[in-house]
Amino acid sequence: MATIYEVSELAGVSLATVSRVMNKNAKVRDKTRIKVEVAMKELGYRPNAIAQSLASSRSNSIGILVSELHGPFFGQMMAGIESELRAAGKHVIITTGHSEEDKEKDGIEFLIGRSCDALIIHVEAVSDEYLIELSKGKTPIFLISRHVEALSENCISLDDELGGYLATKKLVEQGHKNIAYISGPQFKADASNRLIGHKRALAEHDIQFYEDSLYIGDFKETGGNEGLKHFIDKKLSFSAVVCANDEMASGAMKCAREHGFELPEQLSIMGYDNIIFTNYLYPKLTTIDNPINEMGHMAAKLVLKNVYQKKLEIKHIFEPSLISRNSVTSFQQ
Amino acid sequence: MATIYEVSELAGVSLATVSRVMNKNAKVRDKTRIKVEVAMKELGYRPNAIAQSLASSRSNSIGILVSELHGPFFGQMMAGIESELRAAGKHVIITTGHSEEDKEKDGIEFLIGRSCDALIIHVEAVSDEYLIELSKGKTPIFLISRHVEALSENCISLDDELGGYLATKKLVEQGHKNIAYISGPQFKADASNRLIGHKRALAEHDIQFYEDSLYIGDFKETGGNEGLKHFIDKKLSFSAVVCANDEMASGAMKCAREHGFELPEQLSIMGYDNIIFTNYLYPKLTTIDNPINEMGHMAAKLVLKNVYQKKLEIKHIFEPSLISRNSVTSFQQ
DNA sequence: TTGTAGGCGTTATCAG
DNA sequence: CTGATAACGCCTACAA
Repeated sequence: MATIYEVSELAGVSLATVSRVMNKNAKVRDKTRIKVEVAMKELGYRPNAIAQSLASSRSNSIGILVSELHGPFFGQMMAGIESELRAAGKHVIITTGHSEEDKEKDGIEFLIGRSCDALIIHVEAVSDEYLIELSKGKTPIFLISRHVEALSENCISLDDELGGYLATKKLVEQGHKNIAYISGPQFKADASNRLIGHKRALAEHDIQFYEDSLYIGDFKETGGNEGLKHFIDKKLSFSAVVCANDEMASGAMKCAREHGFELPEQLSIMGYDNIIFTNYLYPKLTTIDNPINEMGHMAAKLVLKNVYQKKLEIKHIFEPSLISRNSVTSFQQ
Repeated sequence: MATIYEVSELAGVSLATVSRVMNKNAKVRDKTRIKVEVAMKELGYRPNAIAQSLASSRSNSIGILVSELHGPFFGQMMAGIESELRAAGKHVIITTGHSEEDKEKDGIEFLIGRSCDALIIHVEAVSDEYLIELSKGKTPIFLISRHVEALSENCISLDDELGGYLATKKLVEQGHKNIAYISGPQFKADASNRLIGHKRALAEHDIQFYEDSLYIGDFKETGGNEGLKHFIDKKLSFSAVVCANDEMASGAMKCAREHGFELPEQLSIMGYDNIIFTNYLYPKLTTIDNPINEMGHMAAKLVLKNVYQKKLEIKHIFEPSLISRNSVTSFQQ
């Protein structure tokens, strides 16, 4: 690979000049610029990004940490971030945390070690304190889908309490009184906030919340499956179930059908996230829209604004909304 | 951030010694090693990966190029690659090509510019010749889900012709004779190979292939939707449709239901890929299993073997298999 | 086993 | 506007 040095020699100028034409900022006489550009073309020169980073201590790349690489939720999130950033000429370096504290920390350190200009992270296992400490470091950190009060300027999050509220409210308004709830792991903030919203909706309508109608799932299809099976085995009486995410809802739906439920007549099912395939389930899933793709875009804009001085409007908190489809119907005696 | 220089000073040894204890290869007396390790701990030292890369021209990171970040197919693929590589202490840098020639080339150059030790790429728009030329470069290139004869040692691919054959064979065996086919874009090798397999199965059973029963979709839900609608509008008579991937199958399924078809009694639908949510469709989708997650693992092993000298067994060509579920039934008059 | 010194490809600070 | 020259943080012969 040709180096800047060979280019300078061929063009008959100094290293510094070549560097200047690459970075377009400093003034260079047109005539010399052209000499250099011709030389670059002739040698098929491509700057070495690693060397640039080392010398300038900035990499034009931002690190992304997600829990998993698969799954529709993270897919949409990454896609949102990447397309926004790419349009701005930045690149992403993606790694995973698997919702485990050690791995999340490990991933963050890896990203910082690669001298990313900033990090956009989706972390679930790590504590608020750790994040606050981290934010004192040199690398700017931005959180997506998590709200930490002390860092609120660096967060893009969803009002999950509201989402949980809307989900259950809809069911109550349809006449349901016995509503089961399949939650996500409680250490995850989104899961616990959704549950809080659920309880608020119940309370507001004078419906008692029972621990027996709560199952803690894993946010995966299996969790929905097991949750519904749990309720059935316990002979719980319920006409509706809200699942804290769509994957669990699809698991619950499958389990319900296997147990002979007519859907939605004998059981209303509410999801959460509005991931792409909910529209292809049968019946189509009624769910809460989680605009994670837009949030990804916004997180990227936040980086562009704070790290690269672009002028952009930032919205820190997104509001979920109800998507009415066919998996919820009014309570039928 | 502390540098190797500060560590060496604190430990009272030279730069080189510190470097040695980091890289664990050269011999260092236990006593000195411990001095160094203590110093590193005290300073919270973390090596600067960028500087390491520049000096050693190797980065312990491999570049991954996928078409899209979202979508179940790429999710499974990335997850497979990443978990294998991470277990070996390597990291991935992911970027996208969006199935467009320019962007694919751009992504590849970005990755090479970041001095990745190797690339695992899923490219669709770029030509075989380009790839062959690319492989002469310094950075080892490995292809996933694409077979280029001249580069077969560097490919991990699926026998798509066989998959297409199996799909249609199943339908024929169930008594179907009028089989519509919704293909993917023909410039994509997997799409065209699947179609070839389809034709072979037909020919083998003396069934004529008609251009009218072929629709070229986009590999997305919309393509399936539009494809089925196209056939219906054209008043094509058919009892089964094979879709070249599951996303189109789900689109076709939705469209069919909207047009009043009883599934699967009035229309059998065959998918391809066996992506995760096919199991949650109703009826559950009969499809061809594409072991893309395993292929991701294998691609990673190929890198580990060829670039990092691990001893591993490599399987270059994977075979698809039929997954019988409920969306296909025997032909009913 | 340990230390010295040159180099990896750029950027950035000074002079000129 | 352009050219030396010193970083950037680490690796790696080569010496000792």
